[in-house]
Amino acid sequence: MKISTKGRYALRLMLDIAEQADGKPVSIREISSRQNISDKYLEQIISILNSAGFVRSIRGSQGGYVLKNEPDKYTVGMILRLTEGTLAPVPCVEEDAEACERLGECQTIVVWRKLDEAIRSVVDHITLADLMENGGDQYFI
Amino acid sequence: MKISTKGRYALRLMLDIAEQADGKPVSIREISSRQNISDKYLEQIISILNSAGFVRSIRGSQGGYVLKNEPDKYTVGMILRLTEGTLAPVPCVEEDAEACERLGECQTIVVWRKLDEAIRSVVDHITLADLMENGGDQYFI
DNA sequence: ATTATTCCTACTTTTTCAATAGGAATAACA
DNA sequence: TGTTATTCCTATTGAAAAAGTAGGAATAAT
Repeated sequence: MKISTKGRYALRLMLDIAEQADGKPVSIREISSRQNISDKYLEQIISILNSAGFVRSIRGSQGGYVLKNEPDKYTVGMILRLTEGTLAPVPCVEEDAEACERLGECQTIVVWRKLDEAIRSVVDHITLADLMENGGDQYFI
Repeated sequence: MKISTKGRYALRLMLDIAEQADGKPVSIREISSRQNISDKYLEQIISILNSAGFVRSIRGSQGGYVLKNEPDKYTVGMILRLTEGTLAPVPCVEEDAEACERLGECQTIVVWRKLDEAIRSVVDHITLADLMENGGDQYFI
């Protein structure tokens, strides 16, 4: 029941890029040294963010990444689901779950549904902007 | 970010025992055939519940397990934490977490704290009694 | 004695996690 | 035009966790 490093790094990655507000692309090198994360691992993670269109890449020298949209357009849930996969606490409450044949007799499903709902209600209501140093309406806290 | 089968089976195990209200001990065999779970695996899981004092075991023929306390004394959280370990979504919000040296600069901690709180508020407020067929105050739904 | 059970420990297999590695393609800049 | 800094792509590795499987000893009812 843990968010993996992949998801956590992705969030830090996005946040780091979001905060370079001067519009200059941010390179993996910069991020990895700022965040103390293996650059080769970050490369893989950002490529996921890139092919999903969350960031735009600029290749070659002086290249790097910039956010595709404004920070308030990215929820924590979007970023975690993209990198981690579903955040459902059990397979049977996943978005596209195949019908469980125990459903009629299942007494625990209510727990998983409530848990799923609780998780959603957190991650889908916090945006990158909320997490930025001087950004976001701080109402969510 | 999944509850493992171990925790899920433990919950079903406890619930199954709770529902044999006639006071007769329930054997692993019975449970495994009723719940369609490997009996050898269940054995291991129930031994955890047993040494934690959640159930009482009766050895020998006609033996089995009974709950130590009333169903409303067991929250889902107690059972999951015992079998799964902590339910904290990241290491740094665990009960006995060693101080993270990034804490001062960490911008994501607020997400994990809120997530942790959301998870707790679900699992710590549902008891076995709530999940039983004719048991529990149904208010929690 | 026989049988049904718990108890205990070790082993195995599969999957996931968390990187690491190496080199090709691209573009800025001197 | 060559050098350098970057992204891009794919494969491999090592460690740990998850999910069981296996075998037999101890215990107690009948």
